Amino acid sequence: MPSSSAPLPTKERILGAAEALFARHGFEGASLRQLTTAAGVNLAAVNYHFGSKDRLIEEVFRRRLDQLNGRRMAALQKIAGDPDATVEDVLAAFIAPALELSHDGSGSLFMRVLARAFAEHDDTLRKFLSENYGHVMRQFTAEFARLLPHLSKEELYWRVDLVTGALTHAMSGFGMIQRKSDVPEHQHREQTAAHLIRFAAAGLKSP
Amino acid sequence: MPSSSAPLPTKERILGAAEALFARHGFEGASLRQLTTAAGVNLAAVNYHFGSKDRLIEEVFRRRLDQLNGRRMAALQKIAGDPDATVEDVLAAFIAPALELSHDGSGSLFMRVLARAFAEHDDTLRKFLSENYGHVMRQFTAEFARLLPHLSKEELYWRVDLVTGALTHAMSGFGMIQRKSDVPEHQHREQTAAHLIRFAAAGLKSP
DNA sequence: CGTATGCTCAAACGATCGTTTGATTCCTCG
DNA sequence: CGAGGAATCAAACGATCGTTTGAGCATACG
Repeated sequence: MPSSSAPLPTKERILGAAEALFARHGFEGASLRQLTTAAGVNLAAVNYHFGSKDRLIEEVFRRRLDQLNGRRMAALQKIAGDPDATVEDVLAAFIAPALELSHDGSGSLFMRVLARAFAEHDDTLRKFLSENYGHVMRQFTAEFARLLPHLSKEELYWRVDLVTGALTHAMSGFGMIQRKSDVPEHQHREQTAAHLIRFAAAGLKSP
Repeated sequence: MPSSSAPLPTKERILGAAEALFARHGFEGASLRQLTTAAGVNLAAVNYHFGSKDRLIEEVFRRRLDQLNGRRMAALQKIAGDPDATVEDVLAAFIAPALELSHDGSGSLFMRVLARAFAEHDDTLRKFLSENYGHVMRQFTAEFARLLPHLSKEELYWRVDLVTGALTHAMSGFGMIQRKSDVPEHQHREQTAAHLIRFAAAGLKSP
């Protein structure tokens, strides 16, 4: 086991290349041959280390979502139940970790992978996401419910759902808004978050 | 040429099956063999009538988007420049045609196909969409600009982009909100539109 | 030293992909 | 009726897919 040699271990290199290629070409569109070539490893390495392509896909998700949702929960715990907390604070707790993820290199690619996972209506993947990270959404929804007591449960579900849509859309760089060449990447991300929080807060707080 | 026989002509049956399978399995995930089997036509029929799979994909888009954006433009013309028009009216002009599309059978599937097209960052497809239907988005944005004069051009772009995200998310049935079995399809769609318009209007009008 | 053990490698497996071919059927029109 | 173009069909094309195999290499431990 090459525990701590100079270059990245094979598993990590595969995960990195997989994330980038899944973001660009989708799960079916990216082949193991492209993937292993990009990672500079042998074709058989994927099946050796992960068992199959599907398990590799799961691992790509698990690696990022564990840290993403971990940070989200930590940020939420700081303000949960706080009588001074605002809707904007809760939104920031949800969005800021995604921002931080985008800062380190390939992190921004993962948001695109996540957006693809939403677009694919694959039941296996949705079940995986729901089982492993559904409690995060429930916790955030509960906090929104506390801050927006005038909304019925159903009304709140609708609005949180729409916020999720706008967030996924914006963070994965779908839309018209492209970063201008004279705006640094991190500044663009922060602008995105600021606009997103303002927009979402207005939609949530609407009477 | 079977101009008007009892069953649907081959071309239409292929387009229908393609729309359904692209929605479920994506463009790469749906094979021509699944597709032609579902349509009840011969495997070679796709290449005979459309030339290639890529051209079939384009035709799936063109058929629906021509009518969708035609109705959007017609609805917008009715209120463009009207001093009594509201942000909600413009949003309705954008959303209602998508609703109507969803009413006739396979129409709702197309919104999922459209959502996939957004998720795929395929440049060819994005260019096709931009060249053929970009003027619709520009027209709507211009109308929003008239009704929201306090917003800078950049601020407006951001908000319209976020509205698009929420719309795509909601209309393609991504999210948590699933239609309950005791709610008719059309009623669910209208609820979706009502929630969407209220949410988006609040986000747009936010100071 | 010998031998396990973890890992990499080139090569091949069968399956499935989009596309093409050439024969056959269907329908129309002279 | 018979010619001719449009449409359909079964079959095959080469390419590429995910996965498996078995030999080869490295490092660690008795």
